[in-house]
Amino acid sequence: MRPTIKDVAREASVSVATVSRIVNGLPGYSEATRRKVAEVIQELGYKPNAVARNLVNRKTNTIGVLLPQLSSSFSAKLLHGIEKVAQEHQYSVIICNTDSNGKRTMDYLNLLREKQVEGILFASEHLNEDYYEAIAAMDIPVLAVDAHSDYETIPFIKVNDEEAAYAAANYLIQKGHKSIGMISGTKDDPISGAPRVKGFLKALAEHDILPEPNLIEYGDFGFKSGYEAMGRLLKKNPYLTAVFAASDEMALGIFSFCYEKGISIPADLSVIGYDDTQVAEMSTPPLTTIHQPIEKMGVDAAESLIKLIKNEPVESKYVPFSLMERDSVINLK
Amino acid sequence: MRPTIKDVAREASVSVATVSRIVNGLPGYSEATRRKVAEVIQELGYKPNAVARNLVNRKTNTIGVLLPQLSSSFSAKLLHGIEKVAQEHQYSVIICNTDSNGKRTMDYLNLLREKQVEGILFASEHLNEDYYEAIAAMDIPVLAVDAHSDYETIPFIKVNDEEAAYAAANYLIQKGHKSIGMISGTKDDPISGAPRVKGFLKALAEHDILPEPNLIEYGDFGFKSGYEAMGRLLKKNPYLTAVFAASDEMALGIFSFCYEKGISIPADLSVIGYDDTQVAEMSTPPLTTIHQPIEKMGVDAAESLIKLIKNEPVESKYVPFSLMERDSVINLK
DNA sequence: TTGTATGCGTTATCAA
DNA sequence: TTGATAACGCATACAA
Repeated sequence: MRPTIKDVAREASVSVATVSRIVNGLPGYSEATRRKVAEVIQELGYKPNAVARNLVNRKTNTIGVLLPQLSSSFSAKLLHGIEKVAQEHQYSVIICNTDSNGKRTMDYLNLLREKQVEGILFASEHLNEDYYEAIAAMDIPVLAVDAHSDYETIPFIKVNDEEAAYAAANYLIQKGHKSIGMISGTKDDPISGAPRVKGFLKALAEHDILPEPNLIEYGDFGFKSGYEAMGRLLKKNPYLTAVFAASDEMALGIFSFCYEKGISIPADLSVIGYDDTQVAEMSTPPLTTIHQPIEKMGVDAAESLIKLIKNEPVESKYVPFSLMERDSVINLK
Repeated sequence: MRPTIKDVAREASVSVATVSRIVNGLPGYSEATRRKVAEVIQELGYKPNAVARNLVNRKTNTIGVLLPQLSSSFSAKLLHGIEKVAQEHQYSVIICNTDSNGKRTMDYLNLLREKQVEGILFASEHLNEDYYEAIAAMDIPVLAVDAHSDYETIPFIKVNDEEAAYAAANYLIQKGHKSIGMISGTKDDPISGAPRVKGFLKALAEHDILPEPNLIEYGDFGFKSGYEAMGRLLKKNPYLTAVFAASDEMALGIFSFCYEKGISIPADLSVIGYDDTQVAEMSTPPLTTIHQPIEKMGVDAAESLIKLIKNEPVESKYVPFSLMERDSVINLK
């Protein structure tokens, strides 16, 4: 059995109240008893029980993070930023992989509430009405990160996907490309799907490039799907000079496809990605891509959540993206 | 204020004991009161407080995971496996980024103990004597994953680095390579550093290839360091036909270096990596590498830890690696 | 400077 | 089938 505060009190011949004061650095005891108690604590190897403490303080110093998956380097970076800030503020973080599964998400939401976490980060997934209602009912600060929220009470932190996609397409156009294809992520993904397509189309339209429907193929953000989508895209549009991929992984799928077919990047085809995950700088050639400040988003999100916990106001915000120029796009002019 | 079991009891005109029984599905009440209580619970939106529950049950259903960093896809995959199993067993997981920092590790160890986690996974870091003593003192199951432990009470789960490195070098030799360099990770890393060098050297020795000291350069497992080490390695050994990198990232650093210098892989130089992280299959050419079953290690680790928690015996074990043949090594014969 | 007593929200024992 | 009530380990108001 682990020693409790009572054991310490008995052993040191003082009351538990005194021990508690000493442990918590509160005033109200002589130096002599302090020394004595400290000695006993040391001797017994006493450590306060945070569960009991949390119960009386009604504070757990922990937050929960809901993620649709945690095997990607995107999740890892986001978590890294979150954990860092949490640690600085003495918060623990519980990770919850929802697998994009509605039931699991709900279950986790309930679990986190029961565990009395003080706040929840809802990452990379669409915050639908069901979730919103569950969240609203549990009366606990929630913040969406790398995700959009339509609700006043749930602020979000993300990059503006439409603008970023617009910037990517525009970049290609500025480099003289006119025949540009796109490999989008999941078609009906309201976060990273539709908005990026919209931005892409907007850039084309503004430069009077006819947006043929064949110019867009859909994948699932993953490497393999990029490879496959590229096959379909090129079949329908053999004269493409550039492609915008909605994720770096899909962009590398394009690389892989082209490598096999003997299509040289960027000489024969220019490619621009999205995310700027680790793989982007490591590819050959290095991938020009939209840089998302992933870790910083994690940092911002955690900081904002902690503000929310302290009842300080927090506003939704778009974090700035940037275009990371590397070597996968050629200038046609 | 959130409703407590007392509120439910009062509102339903029963005792808290009855509510507790109903909530926990224990026997001891009529169907009528069950219905009534369920109704009130629904109405009030009552959820049991896990903190209070944990206090009386002396069980938190929580484990902690200590990692030296969590921004890589390696950590992400490991976590993925861990979380999956934890979730299946109704355990929550708290993540702790130690940043390879001794003090932080100690602090986290203490925190986890205070939070009464039921077990700890110690990942990817050398379990030194200081840690061991702290762990031994806190009397809680600990298991090392992707790390070695010399202690009977702390089992480990990892791949046999020496054997895997031996297999990598041997593969190169079988393919007819005689002039083989290595880019190792951190020199004094007792887990992924020295053992891999040893395995490499052993393969060379067994085939009567003189292990010149210049044949090994050191990096830090990261992309950039691989790039740089490759520069040094090639300067000292211009006639290398193959290189073994102790991590995929460093292997890609080699790719990058060769791409710039116009050295073609695998035509001019063969490269074999280590880890088989996501980037390996996404590179051009796809990287031949030592496959570590990272996610499975996470799964095994979590399952073993839970066994440990249940006081079931657990043995240390090496998980099998495999050699993933892709296109970065050429057959010289 | 110190101790007593109460409560935090549960579970579980015991009696009814 | 039910209800008091004593823990669980701690913090704190209040009394001394």
